[in-house]
Amino acid sequence: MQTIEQTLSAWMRESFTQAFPETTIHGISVVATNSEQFGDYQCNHAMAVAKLARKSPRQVAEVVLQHAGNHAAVERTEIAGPGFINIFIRREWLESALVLVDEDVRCGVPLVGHGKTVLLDYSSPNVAKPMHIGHIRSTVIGNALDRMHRFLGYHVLADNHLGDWGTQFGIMILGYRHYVNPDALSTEPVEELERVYVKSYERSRTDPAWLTFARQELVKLQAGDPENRELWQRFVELSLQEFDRIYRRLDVRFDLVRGESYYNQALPGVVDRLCSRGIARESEGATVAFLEEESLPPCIVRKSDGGYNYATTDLATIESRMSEFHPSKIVYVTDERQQLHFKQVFAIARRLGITADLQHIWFGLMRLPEGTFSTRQGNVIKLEKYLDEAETRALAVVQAGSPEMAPERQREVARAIGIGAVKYSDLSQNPQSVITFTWEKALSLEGNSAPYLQYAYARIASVQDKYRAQFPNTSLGHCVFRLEEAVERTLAIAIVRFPETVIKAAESYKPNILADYLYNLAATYSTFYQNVPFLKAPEGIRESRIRLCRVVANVLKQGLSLLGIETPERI
RNA sequence: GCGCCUGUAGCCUAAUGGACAAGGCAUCUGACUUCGGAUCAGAAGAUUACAGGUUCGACUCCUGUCAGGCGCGCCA
Repeated sequence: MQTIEQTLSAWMRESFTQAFPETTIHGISVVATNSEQFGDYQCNHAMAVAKLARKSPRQVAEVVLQHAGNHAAVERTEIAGPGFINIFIRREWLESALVLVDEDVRCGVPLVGHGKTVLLDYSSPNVAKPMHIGHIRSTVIGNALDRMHRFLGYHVLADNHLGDWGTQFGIMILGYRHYVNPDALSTEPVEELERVYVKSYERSRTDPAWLTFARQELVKLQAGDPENRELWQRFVELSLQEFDRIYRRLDVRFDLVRGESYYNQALPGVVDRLCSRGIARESEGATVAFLEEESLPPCIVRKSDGGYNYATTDLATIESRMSEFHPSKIVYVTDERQQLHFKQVFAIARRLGITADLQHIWFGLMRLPEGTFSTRQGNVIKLEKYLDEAETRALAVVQAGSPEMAPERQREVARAIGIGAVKYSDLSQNPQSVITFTWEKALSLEGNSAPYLQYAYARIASVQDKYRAQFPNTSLGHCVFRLEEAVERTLAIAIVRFPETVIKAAESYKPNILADYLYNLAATYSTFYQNVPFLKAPEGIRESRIRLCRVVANVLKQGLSLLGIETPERI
């Protein structure tokens, strides 16, 4: 099944080629108009062709439309402004397109990713540190990309690349031996591990002997010392248990959980290859890849003490993923601070002959109004606390709005709303914008927010029930759509744009495109709901409108599930 | 010092180089004794940081300036 955008783009492309075989340009397509007065889709390429063909843009558009002839989906076209070609969709065609969306469990979304493997690297918290609200963006954005790609038919491998290796474990082990409180460890393990780490780290800054001991512990760990190895294993397991609890709350699942330690054995081989192929060489005792051709600063792949860096691990990781899974894309979702790092790693990977499409999807850091988060200032907000707060606030609203609901059900609904609000506040904006965190903003339950969308969905569910109760013997299955009111047509256009929106959001790695779309759909529906009667409409019209409600509900549910947001039937 | 990113109404955000810059919050006016008022209809609010340039057309691309953030050979 093709999207409307694809269908009309092909039509225009063909028409341009026929009209101007000598001067056809690449990338001829249509886009959705930003205002209904300009039709439903527009093609903007007559202006560009006009220059090459030495004709006026409107003349070009005219000739193109002569060659275009009629299209089953198109009511009429017009030439406007400097040479825009505006396309108006035929109502009958729209009505039959709605039937297709209604009857398709995929809401008309094609499997454009079929046969392709994409590896997604996201969340990736550090072991022995609690997850805080800075981790939520990678997790929530990565998971939305995960869900969208899977839905489009890609073979997705979600990999949680834990920070489970590195120099901090020397300090960690030493601190654990001296400072750990067993009681605290059993009640709040990761919190206790962090406390121990911070204490040991602070001592290492003033006590040189302590730092030396810490280094020795690290060397022992890396040499495979059984005792240190076991401690390390314990840290990892305790952390994973806590992470899993959060992932369950967020409904996030990984196919692979391979921390940095997984690639340890491969590091010397990577450096050997880099050296033998002339990509890296000795410099001041370290092994360094020089990237002048890419105009990037040098990248250390082995320290002068023989240890390896993050870059080396990431290269080993890429090699391993390529040989085991053969992905066509590897996508990293991390914060903006790692832009340079990934530019370097990708440049080196290309020199090593890696051909997969490597993408770094970075997002802006989360800040507080008074500045950045820092452990030292003690203003870090723990992720679990954040989720608790979201659910608590949602519960108060549910209790006020639906007092007749059973308390157990209220809690369940509040959970879906609270978590949905948290996710939506991250997903509804461009990932690259810097976020200044405020409780009020993150947990907003009004306006452009997840609860608005969930509310629209629940109202439809309610309408469906009322309809079934009042008209028990009518089936919607074979009723025809009759788009009479202007807002119904607007709603129908919005509905059939779902497939192209999902594709665009996934391919540009911007979940906010889908979030925007869903908000617009829900807002259009709310206008319809508020201004057009349907249970009281005459038979026929009534069925058409109830069925329209049902399609909106299906698309909302499907779309929100691609963002990882639930849609309770009652809220 | 060099590099990357960001700058859009009071606040928060949107806009593959396309038409008059789109929403939300807050503010102000309204919504029938009919479908859930977490809603809807409407009002007001913008020199898209600033100055140049490219283009038929610039929030978007290029150059410079200012402001904020981040990064830059032995952290991850």
